[in-house]
Amino acid sequence: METTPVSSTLAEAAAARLRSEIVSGELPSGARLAEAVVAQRLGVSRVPVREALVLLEREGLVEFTATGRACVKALSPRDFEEIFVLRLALEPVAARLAAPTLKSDMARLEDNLAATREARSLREVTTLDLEFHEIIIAASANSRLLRLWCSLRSELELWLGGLQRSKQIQTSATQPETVASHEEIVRGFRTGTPADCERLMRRHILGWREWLPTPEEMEP
Amino acid sequence: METTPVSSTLAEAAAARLRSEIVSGELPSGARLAEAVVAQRLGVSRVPVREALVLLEREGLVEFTATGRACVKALSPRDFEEIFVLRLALEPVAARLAAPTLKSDMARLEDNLAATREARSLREVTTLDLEFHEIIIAASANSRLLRLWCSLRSELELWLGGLQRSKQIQTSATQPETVASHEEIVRGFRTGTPADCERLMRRHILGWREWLPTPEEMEP
DNA sequence: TATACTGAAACGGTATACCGAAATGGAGAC
DNA sequence: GTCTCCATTTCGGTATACCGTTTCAGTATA
Repeated sequence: METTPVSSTLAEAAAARLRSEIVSGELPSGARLAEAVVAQRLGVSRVPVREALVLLEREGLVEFTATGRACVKALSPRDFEEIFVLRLALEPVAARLAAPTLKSDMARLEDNLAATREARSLREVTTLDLEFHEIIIAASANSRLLRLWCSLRSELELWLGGLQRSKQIQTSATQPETVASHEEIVRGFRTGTPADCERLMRRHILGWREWLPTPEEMEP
Repeated sequence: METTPVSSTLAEAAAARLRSEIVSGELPSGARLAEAVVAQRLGVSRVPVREALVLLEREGLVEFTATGRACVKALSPRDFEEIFVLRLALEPVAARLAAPTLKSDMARLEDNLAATREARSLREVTTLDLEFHEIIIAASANSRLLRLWCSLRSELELWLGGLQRSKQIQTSATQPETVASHEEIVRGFRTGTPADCERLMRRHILGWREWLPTPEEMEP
């Protein structure tokens, strides 16, 4: 859950740094990522950079041209829809599987909810929202699902970051909705059945999809 | 769908070859994959081998020890359950999304079904079954889903290969079941609604889970 | 002015070399 | 005989070097 900036290998460190620069918008969509340039900027050689780029490509943040050139991926509304479909298919199931585990240990979920109530910036709300979902997915105890989520989360951060920068969503609208919806889900874990949790998560994600615009274009 | 043994880069070629050796059982679970050894065997240097190993790790066929040593992953019944959960969550949705597309172009699906009817070996049935599912997933037009499937498929091939080698499933039992179930699904695409297809696929995967044993142990 | 050509620079793919850490096997002590 | 410890070897992480290809700018030509 932690952002683990600590990495044993230079490649992971480079990937972490590039990931952060991409989702934060420092590296805008479409930016070229020449191995030598990135290597020099990060103060390492090309090999770990190369590995980092491969990692980020699998994560969906980087894409390679036909000739092997890497650049920051530009997410389209179509990409967003793909991610939405996967979330809708997976997260309700994750909630159901996580229900027994979470019922007996809701501390992290409640901490997250409390923090979300007091969040003041859109950035905070977004981060806490993603963490909320990650807690549930991690509790579903499916390593493949968690790995997939980490990839989707990066792409979501990239997408949502773009929306924020272009001022297409506001804190005032999303924060109360998020809190209310999360409260409902926490209540579900506390008093409901696994099937209830599944239903609530499904509704939550469908609702989340509704709040968000799907602009035909967004600029960094 | 094709096994694309052609690769532009040595790393991909090495990954393809290693993948084939792993799922075929030539490289048994737990086998050490020392970079230098693999590199010499494949006639390339360590760099592409290294990249191939990272790729295969993401694919779930290779795992790294804490000290960075690579070895062929040993799938456990627990891993199999994780894969099952993901298939059950994703493939019915894929079938629903693929329904409109497939209704107007069922050639590949029917070819596959015909081939499955005439399959004689368990290996053939397994391969055709996985291809059947891949056709549907590809038709759902979700690139992330397809990528995930490719990874799950590799792991399934590894798992099923292990079962075959230890003679824990027989052609006689699985082939008629597979054909019948696939026929039903094809009928669903032809005459049913997308929701019907989703239901049928869900039943198919639940049934598939039932046929298979989940041994506590299997040996290469 | 627009377009085709050409040569230099940039870039990615790969091989090799070096280094530090980890694993392994054998010698010595108990 | 067994356990421990140390030295040798193996191995992975990283940097650097080389080569073929792709880009791109500058120039010449229609």
